[in-house]
Amino acid sequence: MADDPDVAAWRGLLVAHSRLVPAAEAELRAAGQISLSWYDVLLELNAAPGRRLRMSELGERVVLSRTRVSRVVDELAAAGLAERQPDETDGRSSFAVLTPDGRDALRRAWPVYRAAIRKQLSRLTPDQCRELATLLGLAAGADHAAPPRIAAR
Amino acid sequence: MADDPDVAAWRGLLVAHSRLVPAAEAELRAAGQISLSWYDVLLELNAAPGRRLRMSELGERVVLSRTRVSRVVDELAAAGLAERQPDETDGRSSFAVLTPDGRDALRRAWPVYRAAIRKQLSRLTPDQCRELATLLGLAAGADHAAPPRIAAR
DNA sequence: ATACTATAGGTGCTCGCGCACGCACACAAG
DNA sequence: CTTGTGTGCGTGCGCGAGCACCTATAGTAT
Repeated sequence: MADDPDVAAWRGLLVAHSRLVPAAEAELRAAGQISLSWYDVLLELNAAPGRRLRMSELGERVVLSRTRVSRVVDELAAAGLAERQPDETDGRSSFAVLTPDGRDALRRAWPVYRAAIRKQLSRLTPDQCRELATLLGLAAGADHAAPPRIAAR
Repeated sequence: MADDPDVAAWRGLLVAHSRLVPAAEAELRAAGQISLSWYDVLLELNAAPGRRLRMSELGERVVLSRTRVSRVVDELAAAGLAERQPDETDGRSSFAVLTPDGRDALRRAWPVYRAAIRKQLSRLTPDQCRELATLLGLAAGADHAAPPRIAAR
């Protein structure tokens, strides 16, 4: 009843996520580093041209909802790791910009995060990781890319 | 900086989970079926001998925390899909038992859930699903099996 | 210029979730 | 029988997450 390939893969996804992600999160916390959500946002900002991104762009790239992004940026701003910058050409829009402190935090967190990832995936060889990444990327692929709210448009 | 196999697999896991799982959940909801949490619990109960399980056993098998299990069973009981049964040989312990209505709900939800899973994983061939299941199972494997609270024992 | 629609973003509220704690009971030792 | 320790569960509380709603501005047609 429940051992079709799809179902097995599905349960694997659920179980792996529920075990690995909290474990990694706990390691970051234990090391006194920033949370995964913060990290994700800072990372995208750092990778963006000018180290800044509009809120909506940020929301699309990060694993968080737009709502959550707005609040995380608030928190980051309060912590001095990012700041809001109004878009002068579009009054509705505003940017989140990475501050130097934000880059520092990112740099400090990276080795810890990296180590946590390695540890969580230590049962897999690099080749298996590559394979896994490919399959997951494929599964989450293109047309799923942005059905954020409604199925049809 | 971020294209090591581990990291790619990690981000794949995060992204795939954040896209696929809410989508499936939404499909269940749209079809007027029970939630994923409820489904998981009912499924384990159904598979258990006597269609009943101690709360702690349930907590280990399901993707939910023990705390959450306790509350989900409350909800299921309120909905008539399960009931609590005191363990007569151990006054501390109690069972959650599947009711006939619970089995019905499970049977009704299964085709929908199944279809949702298929749809979410439709970009993968059966072989790829098998491969994915293997890798995820391996990654979440044995020694991660139960570090629920404390690392060392 | 005016009015209408679409889009970017923020916020109140609710709900899901788990930790920390407390209670009841089992079990072992004296 | 009494006392101490470990274990199974339930629950108060706080936190994170998202939906619905609202405001402000841009873009467009008349």
